[in-house]
Amino acid sequence: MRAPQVLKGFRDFLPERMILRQRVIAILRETYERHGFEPIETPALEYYETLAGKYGEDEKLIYHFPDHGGREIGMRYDLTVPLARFVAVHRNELTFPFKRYHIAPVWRADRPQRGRYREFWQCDADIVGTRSMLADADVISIVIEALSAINIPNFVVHINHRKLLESLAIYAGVQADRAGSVYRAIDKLAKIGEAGVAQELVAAGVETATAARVIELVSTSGSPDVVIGRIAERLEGIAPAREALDDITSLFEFLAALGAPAEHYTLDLALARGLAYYTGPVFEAIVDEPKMGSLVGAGRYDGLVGMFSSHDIPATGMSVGLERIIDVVEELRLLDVRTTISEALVTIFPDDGSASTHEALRLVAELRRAGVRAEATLEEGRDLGRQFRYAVRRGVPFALVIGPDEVQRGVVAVKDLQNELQVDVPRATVAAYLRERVRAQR
RNA sequence: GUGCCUCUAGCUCAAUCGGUAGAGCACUGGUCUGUGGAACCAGUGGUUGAGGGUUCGAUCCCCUCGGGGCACCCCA
Repeated sequence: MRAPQVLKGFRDFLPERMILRQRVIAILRETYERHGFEPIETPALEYYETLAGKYGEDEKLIYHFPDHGGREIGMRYDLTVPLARFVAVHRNELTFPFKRYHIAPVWRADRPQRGRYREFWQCDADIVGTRSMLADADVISIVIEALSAINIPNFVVHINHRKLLESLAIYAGVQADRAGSVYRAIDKLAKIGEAGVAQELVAAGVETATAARVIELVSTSGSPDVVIGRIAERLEGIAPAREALDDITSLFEFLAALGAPAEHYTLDLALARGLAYYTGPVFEAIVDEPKMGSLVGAGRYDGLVGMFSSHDIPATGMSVGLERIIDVVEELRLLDVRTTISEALVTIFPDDGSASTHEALRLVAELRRAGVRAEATLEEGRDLGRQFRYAVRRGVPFALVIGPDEVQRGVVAVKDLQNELQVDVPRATVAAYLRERVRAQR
C-alpha cells in the first residue's frame, strides 16, 4: 500500500504543536471576552451564491463544487462574509451593536507558501451595527492587546482609510474603474520603492507628474496630526477625503484615550488591503522580523450586511491569522508551553500479584479527583525503568511509585523528573501535595 | 493562475563518470528483576515521491503527475 498523503496546503498537527495552538487560541479568546465579545459559529459550507461576488478578484480562490443534490456549495473563504449572512438571517434575534468573536478554519485554493496554507484558522472579532469610530478603536486595541499577550515583538498596526485611497485616485485623475490598480500600486511602496510605484501608476494611466505627487503624499511620515494636516491641505475639495480624515482623527483620539501604546499603531497612507468589501478604515498588523506578511487584517465594511438584506447595517472588525501567529511564535520561541498534557504517571509496581495494580489505580483515581491530570501505566509487569522512560519521553513532569515498601510505610514516592528529586509523601496527603506542585507548573 | 528550485529510512544527509543504496539521530530490544534522559552492543526500517521514457543497466538523463519551497499575483 502506498503511503497516504494529505492534500497540498493541508496539514496534520501532532500533540506538541496542537498544545501550542490551543494556548494561542486561549489567549485570543480571553482577550476578546475581556472586551465583551461573544462567541458564535457558522457552517463550514455555504451556498456558493452567498460567497460569490463579495471578494473581488479573490473569488477564484473559493473552493466550490456541486453537492449530491446538485446545489452549488462554497467552502467558507473567511469569517466576515458568513457573519454578514448570519446577521442578515438573525437580525431580529440580535441586540446591536452586536459584538461577536469566531475562531474557526477557512479554506482558500491558493498556492501554498510560507505562512500561507489552503486550510487555516482565522480568529475574528467584529462589531456590527454602529458607524462610530469607537468600534474601530475597540477592534484595534484588541489587536494590540492580543499580539502583546502572545509576546509578538515590534508589531505595528498600520491604519489607513478606503476613502482616503479613493480621494487619492481622484487626486491622481484616475477613473473609478481603474482605481484598484492605483491602490495596489501604492500598497507596494515598502516593497518596490518609489520608482517602482511610479512605474506602476503610470501603467495604470496616471500622468508622470501626478504619480510623483501621489507618491510624495503617501510617503509623508510623522505623527498622525502632522500627516493628517498635510493631507487635508492637499486633498481639500475632494469630498471623500473630508469624511476619511474626520474618521481617522477620531480613531487616533480614541486609541490614545484607550491607552494603546503609540509604538504599536501608525497611520500608513500606502496601506490598501485587497478584499473588495472594505469601505472605511482598514488596518493590518505587520511584523518584519520573521517576514510573514500581515498577521492580522481588518477594516470597516458598511455595505456587506446590506448585500444580504434590505437593511444596510454598518460593521467593522478584524481577523487574526492563526497559523502566521503560530509560525512567528515557533520561530521566535515566544511562548513557553508544555509539550504534554499529562502531569503525573502512576507506575504499577511490577510484582506478580494484582495488589500493586489496585494500589496504583486507587491512587490515580484519587489524583484525578483532586484535579491533577494523572494517568497510570497501561501495562502490568513492565519494569520500573521502562515506565520511567515512558514518562520522561513524553515530558510528563512527575512519576509516582507505590510499591510494597511504600504501602507498608504508608507513603508514595513522588519523583520530579525534571530535577531528579524524589520525596516520600504520606499516602493520605499525596493528592493535595501533587496538586500544589502541579499548579505551580501550569 | 504564471515562472523557477527541490524530493534518497520517521528526521538530517551521503553514494566517483549512469553500474539496482549507506551514515548519524530517532525507534525497538539487550547489557540492567525498585527508578528515566549517559555509554556500549544488536535489530527494525527503502520497489531512492508516483508513473512512464531513453539505456545492456537509472537515485543520477528526459516527460507527466504529486508533495515541499521561492518569486510574481494576491492574501491571514
